[in-house]
Amino acid sequence: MSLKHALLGFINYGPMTGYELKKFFDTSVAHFWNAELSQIYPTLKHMEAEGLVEMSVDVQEDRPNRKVYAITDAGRSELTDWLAQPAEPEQLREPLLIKVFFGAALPKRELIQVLEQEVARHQDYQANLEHGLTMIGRFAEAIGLRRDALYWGLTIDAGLRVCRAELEWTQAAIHAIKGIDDSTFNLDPIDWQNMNVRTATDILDRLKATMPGLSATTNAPKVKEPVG
Amino acid sequence: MSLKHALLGFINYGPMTGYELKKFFDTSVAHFWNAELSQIYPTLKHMEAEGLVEMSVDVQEDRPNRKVYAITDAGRSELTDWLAQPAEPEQLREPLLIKVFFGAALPKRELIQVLEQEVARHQDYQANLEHGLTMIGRFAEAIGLRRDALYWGLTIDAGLRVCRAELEWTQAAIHAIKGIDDSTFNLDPIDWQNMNVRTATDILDRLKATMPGLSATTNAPKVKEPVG
DNA sequence: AGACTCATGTAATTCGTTACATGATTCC
DNA sequence: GGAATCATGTAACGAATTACATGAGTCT
Repeated sequence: MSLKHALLGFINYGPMTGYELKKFFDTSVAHFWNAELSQIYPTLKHMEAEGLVEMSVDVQEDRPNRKVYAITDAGRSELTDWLAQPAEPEQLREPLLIKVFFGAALPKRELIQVLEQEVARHQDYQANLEHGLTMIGRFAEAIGLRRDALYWGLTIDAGLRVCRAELEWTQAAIHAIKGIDDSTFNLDPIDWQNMNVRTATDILDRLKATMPGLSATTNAPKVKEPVG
Repeated sequence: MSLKHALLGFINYGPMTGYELKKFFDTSVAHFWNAELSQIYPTLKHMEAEGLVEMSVDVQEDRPNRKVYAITDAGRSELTDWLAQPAEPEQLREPLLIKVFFGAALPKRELIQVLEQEVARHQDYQANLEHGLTMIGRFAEAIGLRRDALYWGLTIDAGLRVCRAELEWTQAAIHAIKGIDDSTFNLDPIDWQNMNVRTATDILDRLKATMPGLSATTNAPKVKEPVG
């Protein structure tokens, strides 16, 4: 769980309520992190129990009371320790790529339709990010934290570069798929009965035989660490 | 849950066991999808109950029996229906970017160290993907599915482009951070007491006032759909 | 009148990982 | 002799989403 650390990062700017934290998430890191209130509230409670933050009730009339969380010394060192550690690799699970991977099971035009929707989504998203990048300067002026603004800008730049790369890939993929001469391939479901390969085990065996270095493509192997 | 659909995609090539499915995952889509056996087995059972696959026991001596799953007509149409639907946007949760976002809380060189580790990781990963791309041709020849190989290659190309974009960003970010003239910024923890902004609510209010279009940067607004 | 903001939460459920359990066989 | 392969799972835990619940005030 590193929602904890993201929350700490914000609370480190100053005392806040869960409700406010949600807003900061949505207005600043929405492009690479999402958090629901129903997850934020219990996490804050848990962090309080751990001694990373301190809660004080801000009594209000006409409105529900606010629970304001402030960072403690323990929280600050937890935050900086975590920041200095190497980043956990984000886990990737990309439904779009799975669809393309199995794209041969689908008529060409249907797959292309899926990809074209993706182009539209990415163009919107790119426009949003570009807008955000021009905003961030003003943002920083409003708050008076220019050093922080540089770092914020970098995260938007990261989003932009990846978004552009994905957009270019999607367009190239559409082009490549359109370029396939269907006549040289069969569009029907694969006829396993008449193929020279019949079982999954056969395929895996052939892969092993023809591609000795295959495992290099897979995830990093687990290396035993010497104990003691 | 779309592990189900990824499994269906593989079973659509031919009947397989859970154990074999795991191997296919690891040797082909490992760069954008991971699946554990402990998740695959129950999911297969569930799919059988849904009628998407049929199980038959392959009795063996000396080894545990194999449970071979074959796709049904219902399974095939479930798969193609899913493939033709627009892709669910992958949700992003990138610990590295959170670290950069809060980078101002850390001494410059420590943040740069984190980024440099990221460069190394990406270079390894890029090499793996490039290797995979050259392999895929042979892969396809071994199985005799050239049309499928095109799609498989596209997914690796996607990984490569994104990986390169991230790598370039990381290097640019290191450069940018190194270029900061520290003397113009304070490196100490932010002194909120002496700043003209004190509370989170103040910041949010200022943001609203100075940046009316801010919401455009946030996640797609939920659009009410007219009910029927 | 209806929707949105403020402000808190709980409960149910899904999705996924890690750890645990078993046991013969085969490769180095 | 030790590790890896083959082949199945269960149990416990963690992370996160969705739905449910409340209720006054404000904006259109």
